[in-house]
Amino acid sequence: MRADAQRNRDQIVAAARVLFTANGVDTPMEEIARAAGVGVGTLYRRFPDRDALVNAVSTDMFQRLAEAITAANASEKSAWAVLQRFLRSWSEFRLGLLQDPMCHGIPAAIEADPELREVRQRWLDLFEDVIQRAQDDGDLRKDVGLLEIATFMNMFIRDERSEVTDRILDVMLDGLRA
Amino acid sequence: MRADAQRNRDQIVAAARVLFTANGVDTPMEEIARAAGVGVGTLYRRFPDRDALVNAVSTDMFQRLAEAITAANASEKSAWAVLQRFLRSWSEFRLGLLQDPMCHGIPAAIEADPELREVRQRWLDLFEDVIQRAQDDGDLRKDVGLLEIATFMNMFIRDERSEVTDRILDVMLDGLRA
Amino acid sequence: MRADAQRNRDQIVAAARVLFTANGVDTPMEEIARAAGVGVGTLYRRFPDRDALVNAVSTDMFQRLAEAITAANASEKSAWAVLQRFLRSWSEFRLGLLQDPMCHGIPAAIEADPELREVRQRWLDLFEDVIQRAQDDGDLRKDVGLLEIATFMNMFIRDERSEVTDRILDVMLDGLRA
Amino acid sequence: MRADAQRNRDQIVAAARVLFTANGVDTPMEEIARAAGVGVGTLYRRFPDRDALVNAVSTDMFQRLAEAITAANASEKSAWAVLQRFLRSWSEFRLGLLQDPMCHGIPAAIEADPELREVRQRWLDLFEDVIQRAQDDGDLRKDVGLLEIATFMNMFIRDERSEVTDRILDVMLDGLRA
DNA sequence: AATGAATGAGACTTCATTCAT
DNA sequence: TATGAATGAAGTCTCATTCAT
Repeated sequence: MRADAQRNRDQIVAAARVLFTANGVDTPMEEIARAAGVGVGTLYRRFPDRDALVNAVSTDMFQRLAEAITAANASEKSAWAVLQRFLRSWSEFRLGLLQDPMCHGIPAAIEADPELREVRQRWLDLFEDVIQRAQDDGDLRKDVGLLEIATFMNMFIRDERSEVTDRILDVMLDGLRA
Repeated sequence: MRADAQRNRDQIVAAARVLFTANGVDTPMEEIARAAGVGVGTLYRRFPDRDALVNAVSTDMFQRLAEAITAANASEKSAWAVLQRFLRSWSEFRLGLLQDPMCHGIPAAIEADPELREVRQRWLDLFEDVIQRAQDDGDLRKDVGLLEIATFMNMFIRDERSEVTDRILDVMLDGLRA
Repeated sequence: MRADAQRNRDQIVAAARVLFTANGVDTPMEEIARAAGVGVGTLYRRFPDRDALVNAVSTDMFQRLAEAITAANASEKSAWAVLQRFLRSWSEFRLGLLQDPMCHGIPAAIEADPELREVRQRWLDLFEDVIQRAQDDGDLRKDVGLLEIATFMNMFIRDERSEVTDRILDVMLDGLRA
Repeated sequence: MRADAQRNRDQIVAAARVLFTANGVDTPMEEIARAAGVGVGTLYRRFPDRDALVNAVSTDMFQRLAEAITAANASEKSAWAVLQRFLRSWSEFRLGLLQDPMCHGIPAAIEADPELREVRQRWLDLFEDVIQRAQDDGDLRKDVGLLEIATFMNMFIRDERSEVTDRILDVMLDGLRA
């Protein structure tokens, strides 16, 4: 891919990530294009329809989440500390998982996009591992799992970040403690 | 207001509540009218624009929430038990507070609609009272307040109800415990 | 249907018939709406998409063709005379059969629209009957049938009418003579 | 012109001829470029706009038609036999004369393109000559001329070739007989 | 007062054409 | 020179809102 095309692609995904998180996946394509500094046509050349763009943003997000866990694994000792740090990173990133692609079954969109599927799976594996270890250590309550935590984060992330939401995350972490 | 007009109004609000909660506040007006068994014209006669309808649904919801607290107050002994029951009722009602009308400041829409303002205030007073009492009893942690709890419920309510979401509410309640 | 709605519907179909015949079935919907003196929205309320409009125009055309045969049957003695008169009427009406709906198999669109299907069948029956009789009388050559004649008329009709096209029809009629 | 440039040009015209005949002159330029194995840029370097490409394809077609007459002249004895053979060749070539460039007056496009004009004129002369001779021989009816025959072929050619269309051509030839 | 028809602005998408690489 | 990326105008369709019946 040509250098300028790649740069445009990146700008489009970045703009879409911000706008999708802020205003929902229904944000007008024209607005996304404008925010990315390109014409609509360019956007559509790269992403044939809205779903393709949503998938690209999701892929990007899963990648960032996987990186966040990896980073936390490297710097924290206990699994519980990793989990805490990861969830706080997640909160800071405002990485809303569009259309709940991981919580409520596996939609066709994910099946159809191998790259999305793979990066999502990599993140799930890392996440599952942390949860398992934290439960084995007796730090994380045993009646919750990836599904509960991810679902919570997903609803949580949709609100603007504020002191209030930070406190909610604290409460949730206390509740999760075994 | 004539009896049939009142019946129409009620049906419209009921239909809107269901559809707003299920499909978001962007649900086409025509669809709401159809679900209510009336023509669009009738809907617009009653509610000059979408905001007016949203306000009416919000008013209805605040009323139900106030009733839920009142009922819990009547049947539970401790404030903490009232709070628990109330939050579970809220979860059962799926009463999403559209457009966060109560959590993030006081939007102009609420100011402009005296009835909405009043019923919202009545509910806030009841809620604040329960929280205060639960904290006085030493049952509810002191670093959270109405804002945190309502914000959480509001994000929480947007997801379909399921075993997973029920468990999330449990975790949150444990986290809230002093 | 309300009187004004019916009038609009008729105007839309009439405008579409003219424009489809002149400029093809790709004529912009907006242009059709303008020619009919209505807004695009009205057009789309009546006909959910282009195909629906094409079907309506086709239905209208088949109806007119059936009437033309019926009229010719009433005023002419021999089947051959009926055929001649019918083909000349067809030429005068400029009733292009959009998308060849009757010549090349039976497209799904026709199957899916009972009214279109029925009116088309009625016309086919009348037409087949004339052809059969003309052949029995020894006036029409036996190596052609409805398919050939309709296919010819269909390609023929797409051109503007002129002295040249009139002469072409004469030649074809001579060629059809047994 | 460099050899590879010439090869590109030829491939583009060939691809356009096929696609124009199959899908109409509205075929997307990108599709034509792809079929020709070049980029759109190359296509536009050779042909500044769609009209230029249409003209080039038309030129190519007139050339082929002229060759077809010349070949028929060489192998058939009577002018009528030449005419028959030529019309059947035309039918086999599927050489639709795009945009009726020769039948309905002389559009500006032809005037503006000397090469197109010349090759078209050469073909017209050959064609006119055959017609004249066939009429002189008493084989071709005298109330038709080049205009009628070309117009017919032009409408005829737009349909897919099939047994049905072959039969239509037979009928027309019989009709043309004096 | 109720209905549903009409309007037109705006969102989505395609593609002819231009232009940077 | 060849490529294919970018642009934006134009067409399709939807829906909030108004208004005739």
